[in-house]
Amino acid sequence: MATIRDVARAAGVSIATVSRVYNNQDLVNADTAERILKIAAELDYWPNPTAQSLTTRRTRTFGVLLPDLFGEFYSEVIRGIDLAARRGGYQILLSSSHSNPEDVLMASRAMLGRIDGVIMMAPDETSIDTVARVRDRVPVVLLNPRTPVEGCHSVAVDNFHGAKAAVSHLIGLGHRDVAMITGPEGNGDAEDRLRGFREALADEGLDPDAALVIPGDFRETTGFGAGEVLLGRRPRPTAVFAANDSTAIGLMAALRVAGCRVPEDIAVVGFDNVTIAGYLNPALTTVHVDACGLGGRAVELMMAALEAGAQDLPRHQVIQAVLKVRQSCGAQKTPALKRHSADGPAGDDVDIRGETPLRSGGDPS
Amino acid sequence: MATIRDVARAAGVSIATVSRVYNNQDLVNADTAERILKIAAELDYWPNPTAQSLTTRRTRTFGVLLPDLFGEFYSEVIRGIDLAARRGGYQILLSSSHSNPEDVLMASRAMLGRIDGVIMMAPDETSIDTVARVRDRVPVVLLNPRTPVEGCHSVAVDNFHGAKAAVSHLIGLGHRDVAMITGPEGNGDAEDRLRGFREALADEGLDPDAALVIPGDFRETTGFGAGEVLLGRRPRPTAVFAANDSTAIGLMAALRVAGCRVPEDIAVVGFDNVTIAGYLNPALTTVHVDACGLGGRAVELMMAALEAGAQDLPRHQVIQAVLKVRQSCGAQKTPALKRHSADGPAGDDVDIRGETPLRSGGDPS
DNA sequence: TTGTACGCGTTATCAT
DNA sequence: ATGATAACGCGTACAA
Repeated sequence: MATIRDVARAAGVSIATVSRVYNNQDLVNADTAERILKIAAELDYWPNPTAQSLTTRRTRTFGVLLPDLFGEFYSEVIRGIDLAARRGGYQILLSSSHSNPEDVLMASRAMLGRIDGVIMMAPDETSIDTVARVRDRVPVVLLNPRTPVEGCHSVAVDNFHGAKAAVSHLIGLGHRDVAMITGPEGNGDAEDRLRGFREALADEGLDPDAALVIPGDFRETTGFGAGEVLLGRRPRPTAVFAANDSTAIGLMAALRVAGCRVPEDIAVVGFDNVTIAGYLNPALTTVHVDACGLGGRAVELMMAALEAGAQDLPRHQVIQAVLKVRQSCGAQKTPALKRHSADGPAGDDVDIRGETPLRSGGDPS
Repeated sequence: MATIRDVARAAGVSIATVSRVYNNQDLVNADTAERILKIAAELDYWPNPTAQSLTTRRTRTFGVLLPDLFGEFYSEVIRGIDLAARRGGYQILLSSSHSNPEDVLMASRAMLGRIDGVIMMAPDETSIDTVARVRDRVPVVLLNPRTPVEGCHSVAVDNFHGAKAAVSHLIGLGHRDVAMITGPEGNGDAEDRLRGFREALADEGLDPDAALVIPGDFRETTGFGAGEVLLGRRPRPTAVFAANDSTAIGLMAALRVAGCRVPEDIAVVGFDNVTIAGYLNPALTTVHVDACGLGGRAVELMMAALEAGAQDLPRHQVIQAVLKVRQSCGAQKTPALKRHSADGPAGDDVDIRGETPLRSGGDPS
């Protein structure tokens, strides 16, 4: 409750001097500074950030707008943002679960004035217009934008090539009838993964239009349902590319219930590389996405933008999605062709869990 | 960039009138109000929340302090907080990954002045002192506090009884040699679950001190390592209670690698009921924790506290943790005793995924 | 090195 | 119903 005035009075100085102690420490006599600091501590004085922001026009806070918070992906993104933000001395104002453009606009509005910038993953139908409105006021960093917005920075996961690598790998193993379970309709990430799927097929001379594509929504339960659909299909695909790991997990459960073995009867590949992927039975082959790094990069771009001020020009970064081969895709079905080497470093190990086990060296992945 | 003054000038009224339009709509002439609103829209004026807070002394924001963001539990807590906060018209200032009391104090300090209250899950060694410092300024709601702090509200998951129910269930199935893999040392939740484990054993006439207790840290990799330790033990326990689902998942992977069947050779029970628990092979018996609800409750307490103001007296809520029986614990090993019914409604179905599958009715749990 | 005084954008109090 | 003006707590020219 103590204000700068209380401290000034108690120390017998002006508020300007107290203020200087906190801002330009060197502009004030060392002794006085020390005395003031001591008195401030006694009074449990702490500068009021709200008042500071009013004059400095900086909040050292940025807003984070997410469409959802469900699942490991989003939580990792936030973790990355939080970590990087704190390192840079910034706070984060979080708001999620925005399913439509109005939500996004309202949430941004509520934030405007308390933040120096916004990091947002816009729900897919969000109009460029809405985003532009926000961008006119503060720097905006877009996460996985489906379409770039002029004047906005962006960080995106390379869903397309990640998906393509996964499907190419399946084809390289000899599969000719590969199905896909998609993500939610209208979701940009999901669409890019579908595009990667189709292009991988086309590149191998297979017909994308002939491939079985089952609609999904990124959730386990849908993967499970898709599994049932898949099993009724004749001829039955020998491999499935799931739009994300949750879907793959649901799918594998359905296959297991039906007595269908993975990867012997059907190969499965997911996307995301969630923490438990390596602990599943069979361990899940998937495409690793560094969600935490995605958030961290966004923060770095934001801080750079804040630093640059007016003469700041938009930067766009892409985060690679790397295939992580485990057991669920099985091994070669036919003798190796030149295809095999084409996978390149895709199969390389991405160390997900940076720590060694507490008591033992075991790790199944 | 337009301020209240710009709008006032353009509308030919005083700033007081403009202000009233946004606060006491009814105190101003309907026509003028409409005119002002129109001009405000043209100027893209939006009240500056920072300035508002300075005079009103309310920010409509509360701080959320979490020790970590890793894993589904925390992300669900945040989701619950976010949902409830937005419903109440509040914003949330998030800060996590605080491993020690100094971190917590610093983070709170940085928040003070921008928030109306703090919801925090203090890392375990955090001194009551630190929390009290914050509480002296703003209402505090503690999440799963290991010890209650005077003057603070709290919401806690009943880890103790949840754990006890899980272990009692195992004993009821005929297991006499039950091991446990604990959570991180010093973690309150983990300790309560250990206490529940021990009391369940004692209640059944088994010796808690004779039971195998392997240290863990809530992560898959440790569960995996613990599995290896467990398998070397003679006599080998016939059941294991893992302090959380991640640990159980790591454990099951280790058992699988070693050719040990679950539940036939070793029964496994986890804690948390993460989304994928029902999709594992075998489906994981675990204790359901409504993390999202935990966060929501905290917000409700906070809003009530804010409402009550000075004459606000601390409330403490407990959230039940309910046993969710699936396959990993197996069925009865010996003929049913009276124990069986003692599980009561614990085995009742807690519907985790509130939605029905998109295309098909399947669900493995 | 320190003090004075203004401004940040708003709400609230008192007039009118 | 509306206007003038003093807070709110702080940073910062400018002056001393």
